[in-house]
Amino acid sequence: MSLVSIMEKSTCSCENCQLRSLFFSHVSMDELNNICDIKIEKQYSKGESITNEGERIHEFLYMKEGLVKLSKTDIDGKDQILSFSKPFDFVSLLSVFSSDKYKYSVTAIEDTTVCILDLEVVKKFAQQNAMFTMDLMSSISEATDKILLDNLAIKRKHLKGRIAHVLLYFSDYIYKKDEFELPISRREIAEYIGMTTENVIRTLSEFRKDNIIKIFGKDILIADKKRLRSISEFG
Amino acid sequence: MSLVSIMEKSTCSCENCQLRSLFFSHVSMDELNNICDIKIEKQYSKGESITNEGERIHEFLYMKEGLVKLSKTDIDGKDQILSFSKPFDFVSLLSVFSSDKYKYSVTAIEDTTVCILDLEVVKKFAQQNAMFTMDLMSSISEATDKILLDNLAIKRKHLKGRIAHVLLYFSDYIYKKDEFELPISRREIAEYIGMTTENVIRTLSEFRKDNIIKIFGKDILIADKKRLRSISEFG
DNA sequence: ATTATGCTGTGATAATTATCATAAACCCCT
DNA sequence: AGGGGTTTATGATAATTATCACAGCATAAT
Repeated sequence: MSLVSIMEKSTCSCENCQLRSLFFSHVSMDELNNICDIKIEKQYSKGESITNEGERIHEFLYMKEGLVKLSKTDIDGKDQILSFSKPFDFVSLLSVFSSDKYKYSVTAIEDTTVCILDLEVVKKFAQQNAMFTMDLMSSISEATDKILLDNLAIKRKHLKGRIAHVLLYFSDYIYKKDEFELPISRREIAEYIGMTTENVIRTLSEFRKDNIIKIFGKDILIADKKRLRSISEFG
Repeated sequence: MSLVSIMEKSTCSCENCQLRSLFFSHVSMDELNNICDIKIEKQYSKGESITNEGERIHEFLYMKEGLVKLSKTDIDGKDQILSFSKPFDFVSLLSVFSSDKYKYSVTAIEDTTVCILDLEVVKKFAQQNAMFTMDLMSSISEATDKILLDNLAIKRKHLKGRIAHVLLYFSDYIYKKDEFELPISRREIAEYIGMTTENVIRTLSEFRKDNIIKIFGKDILIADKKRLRSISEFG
């Protein structure tokens, strides 16, 4: 490795980060460098826990890369999945400014890179830079709205429509491909749509028998998207 | 009416407003007076529409008094109720900073008083006063979190548990009494919990037959709260 | 007053979903 | 390579919820 590349690694590269536009667009270069100097980038492998419900919030974090799930465990130990998030759909921020404890757990469902800032530093910064705070608020608001709308959409559908919804979500929104590897188990789909694991499996099998999808374990190929969309809307 | 009381009416009274603490605690007296001078207080009768899904957002509004429902109409014209809000549980703010159009409708389900500020003025103000913006963000975040948590709680319950949940919500959280007038119809309960109107009615009748509640039209008396709580948790 | 409309209420039946049981396939661990 | 656990899978049956049908009642509109 050349000296140059070592130096590049040790200096901050935030100015080129695609996420800059999200809430750093009204932050000056100097300020950005200050933030950058204290940020830590952390990698999580698929399956690893990023934050845990109930834990104290010390950090402000945002996703740079990857895919995560937001979930909550009820008294019986059963999990409910609130949403999935990719970069630009925010994560940690939900309760960050209204609670001192995480109300949801965040878990990587694909290898994920997270940028970590000390929460107190961010808060102090936010108190001094209103434009930054407004951008942050817009992001939070948009992300939360997305979750609420998605939950409403799922709520008004039956089992088949919900499964179709989830498949289309990953196909259209996350992977932008008709063939993809499901990043979650059938049980997690169930936890997300509020139905039982057996019925998720059964419905997927049914879609397979009807030649709407092909299944190879976790690999899904959507063969008849038109039909799947119609099921998602009316089924 | 004496001259004094007329003057009191014509001058701003925001400094005594109980909502001041919400997001005006870091606003100076001078600034507050400026805001106060431009604010309009508006009354809505039970049933009146406050904002409509799809309409352009021109105003920043917050509830001073009353009770409202947040709802969304789907393609078939069927309504879904997202949440109910009283003062301190925010309302208009949800999409205000991330969209130029309302994503939900807000309707008074009890006589409601709303304070209205021009959105551009509030935005400009927010850009200059970071502490105000942070307080605002906390409020939005808290209110939205409440909605998400409530929706999750409902999602994991069956019909009876959901009805019990709604009754306890109004009894414990809104009216803080065991006897109250339901501010919404059976159909609206159904729209909120995602079940049919018939089943809502049937379940209420069942609760009545089991001496858990008494029903006089819209008036509900919770006779056995312990039992209702147990149904809400486990039923 | 009178129709119209919507809300409340109940029953019978159909559709949907959950539960329980069982088994093969897969992954992890040592 | 061989348990031990989890995931996927399928079937039978039970429980839950929706749909349809109908009726009384209240309220609003004309």
